[in-house]
Parts: sequence; C-alpha cells; structure tokens
Amino acid sequence: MQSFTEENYLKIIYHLAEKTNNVQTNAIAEQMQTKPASVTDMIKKLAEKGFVDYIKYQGVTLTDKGKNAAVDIVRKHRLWEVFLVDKLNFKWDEVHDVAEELEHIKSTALIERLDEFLGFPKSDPHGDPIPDKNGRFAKTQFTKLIDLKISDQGTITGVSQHSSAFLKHLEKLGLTLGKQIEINDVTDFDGSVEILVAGKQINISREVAKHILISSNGKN
Amino acid sequence: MQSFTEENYLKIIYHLAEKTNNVQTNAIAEQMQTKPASVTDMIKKLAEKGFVDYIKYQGVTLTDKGKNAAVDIVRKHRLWEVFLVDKLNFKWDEVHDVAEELEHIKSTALIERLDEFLGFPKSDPHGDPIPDKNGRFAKTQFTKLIDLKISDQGTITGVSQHSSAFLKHLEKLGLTLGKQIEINDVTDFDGSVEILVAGKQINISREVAKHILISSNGKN
DNA sequence: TTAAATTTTTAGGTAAATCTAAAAATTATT
DNA sequence: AATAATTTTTAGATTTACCTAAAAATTTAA
Ligand SMILES: [Mn+2]
Ligand SMILES: [Mn+2]
Ligand SMILES: [Mn+2]
Ligand SMILES: [Mn+2]
Repeated sequence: MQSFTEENYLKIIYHLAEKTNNVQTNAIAEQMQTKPASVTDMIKKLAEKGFVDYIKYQGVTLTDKGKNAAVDIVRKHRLWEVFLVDKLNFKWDEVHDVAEELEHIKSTALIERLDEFLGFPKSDPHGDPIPDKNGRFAKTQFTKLIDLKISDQGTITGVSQHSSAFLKHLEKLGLTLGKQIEINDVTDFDGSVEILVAGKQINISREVAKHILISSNGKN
Repeated sequence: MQSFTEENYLKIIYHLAEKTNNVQTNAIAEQMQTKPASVTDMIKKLAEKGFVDYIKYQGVTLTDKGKNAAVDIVRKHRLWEVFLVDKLNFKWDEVHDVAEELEHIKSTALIERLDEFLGFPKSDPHGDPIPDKNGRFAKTQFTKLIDLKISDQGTITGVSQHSSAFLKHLEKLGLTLGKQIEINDVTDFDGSVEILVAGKQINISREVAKHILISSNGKN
C-alpha cells in the first residue's frame, strides 16, 4: 500500500514515461511542483519498494509493479471524471482537480462497482482511454489537428491539454469530443488553422490546434 | 482549511460531545486509536486555530467554528454512505470504511451535486440524520429497544453501533431499518428480549437490544 | 578536449503527527 | 485529609515529506 504522495509520484512518472523512456529528476520535480532534491529522496524510496528501477544520474523507469500501480491510479482518476460529468453534471473543465483527490481512495470494491455503475466506459471526458480492472486498454492512435493537411477530415476524439482555460476555450468554439471537422486553410501569416465545424468556419491558433486530437476518417 | 487528521479529530470530538459536554483526552485517544500524549498535542493546535475551547486538564468543547467544521464532515460521510448503498449496491455494513476516506474530499460543488443526485436524502443507511448544506438537521428522538416494555410496538429507525459484525448480525435476524417490531417478552435469566418481527418470533441479546433504535408508534 | 552549463545528488534542517517515559494535576478511596 | 489511582501533560525522539545550499556528475559548447 502506497501513500498519497507515492501514488502521485508514480502517476507522474508513468505519464512522463509515455514520452521518454528514462524519466529525469527535473521533469518529475516540475510536474510534482517540488524541488529536484525532494524527488531524489522519493525516487530512492520508490526504488527500495520496487516500484522503479533507478540508476544514479540516469533517471528512473517504472518496474512492472510500478506500472501496475500507476495504471490503477489512472484508471481511478478517469472513472471518477466520468462519474462527475455523467452523473453529477460537471463540465469537462471542472473535473480534474476533484478527480486528483478521488483517485487516492483505496477500495477495490468501490472502483469496480463504480465502473459497473457507469456502464464500463472506455474513455474519460477528455477522450483518454480508461484501463480495465486488469490494467488493459487500447492505446488509441491519434493525429494532432495541427498535423492535418488542407481538406483533411476527422473527428475530435481527445485533447492533450487538460487545463480549465483551454477546455473552456474549446467549449466556446464548439470544439467538443465527437465533433466532425475539416481543414479549410492554413494561414501563412501566423500558422493559424481555418476549420469547418458544424457548418461554421472558424479560425484557431496553432497553439490550440496542437492540443486537439483527431481520429482521421477521410481523404488523407 | 483543515488537514485530514484535524478533520478526524473534530469529527470524533463532535460525536463524543453528544454524550458528555466536556470531552476528555483519553476518550479522544481511544477513538483516534492513538496515545493521550498525541491528543494533547493536537488539542493545543485545534485550540490555537479556534476549533475548540480548551482548559488544561479540563478537556475540550467545540467552538461554533469547530462544530460547523465537524457537522460538515458528518454530512459528507453520510451522503457518501447513501451513495454507496443506493447507487453502488453496497450493503449497510460495507460502507463505513470507504466513507471514512471519502468524507475528506474537499469540494463544496461535489458534495452539493452529490446531495442533489441522491435526491437530498434525510438519513443515511444506518438511520442517522444528514445535515443540510447549512448544517441543519432534525435531532430525532429515538428510544432504545432495550428500554421498551412488553407489548410495546415500534419501527426500527436506527442503530447506535456501526460495526460490520453487528450490522451483519442484524441483517441475518431480519432486523433492518423500517421493520415493525413488537416486544413479546423479556427473559428473566439473561435479560434477552423476545420480539415479533415480520410475523416471526425471535430472541435477541441485551447487547443487541441496546443498540437498536426504535421510533415508537403504538401503545406506550 | 577543456570549459561552461545543466542536471542530479548529498548534507543538513524544518514542520506535522506520531511515539515512550516520566512528571504533574486531578479525582477517588480509605 | 492523606494516600492511591487515574488522567493529563511535558520532554525528548522518530518518521515522512519537504526545503536550501553546496558538491558532484553529466552533458553541451567552444
Ligand atoms: Mn484529469
Ligand atoms: Mn481526463
Ligand atoms: Mn459511518
Ligand atoms: Mn452511517
């Protein structure tokens, strides 16, 4: 059984490992909003407990045990987010912080019954996949909207940024999960993208386009 | 904002204060499963923060601020218990420990929406009243089953013991909330009570009868 | 391939919540 | 009222998760 803090470290290491194999001390510190020295302390502890493999100065990688623990927390986080949106009418930009707390509740029975109550959802309100109780989930292959070419079409199926500000902005633009879009033009001046969504033509910045994930379903 | 630990102290002091006005250090220590010396430390802290009035060697009483904080935690605890039983099909003997964790989640929006989702329940699975968002609730007046006389009738509306062992035992005997009972006899030998419930005559020990709460609705 | 910049670790300390052992105050009993 | 028993507090440590400052290792750049 891990502490609240250890769980947060494991989850953050897990997410960072999606990008780079060896996760650096500084990267963890930044995510945990703490100092590198504190991270080193915790890393040693996690290594001792068998959650990570650690070589001094070389960063960490999760062991199987560590990966399982991390995926379990991710599963809880995302299931609670579904609960908040589907059952309690939270908006997709309001759920993250509460889920950060709820994910640490320790009860296998609770999370399995919650999963059932929600109808075994496959993805959370931000389009992220929800691991099943064995930790398995489909690693969906998304394209970033920014990488599409003119006249490409697709469906919005995820976002790679979960800040409330970003999500509220998307909401206002009508760019929510499931929406069909088509690329009309890319502005020379600032690289902003003209897209067609729900019959309307709108312009979104490069920064926004970078964080919208599309499942392509048309002429490539 | 109080810590997890402070919240537990406040809740326990609140419950102990339902019996005696001045709550003793040792009583708190027993409930918190900790040592009296630790309790003294925490009491000082709570007094400094204005949650309790404290006179050395005289025990503590909650201030209004402390009472409000405690009632808020009780409200959360009981609402989560309702959620677990009504929505996730937990049994009434399975909910307490999980609710002990859930009660510390800090989000006013969450608890208000949960309350609404549950239909603003007035009592929890053990018959305990749920404070509204202003901390108000009816202090229901119960009689202990043990205090009833032969031929008295009533409805089971609560229990004053929440251990899983006790609740499972009641379940097996068919003594659940809402059940009508009538006192048939009190055994001279061991003080055990013969009661009529759902057409059947059963015998319950004094110990069990002490912890069943009845709202009388018949010949007194 | 040195020197500079960056990253990471060590050393030494703090604050919160706990503990044990012993001292002090209160309450109960003779 | 004196003594015994109980309750409560103090003193001094421990553990966890932090911190700052400085040293050490690694990486990058000249
Ligand atoms: Mn989230
Ligand atoms: Mn999410
Ligand atoms: Mn309970
Ligand atoms: Mn209850």
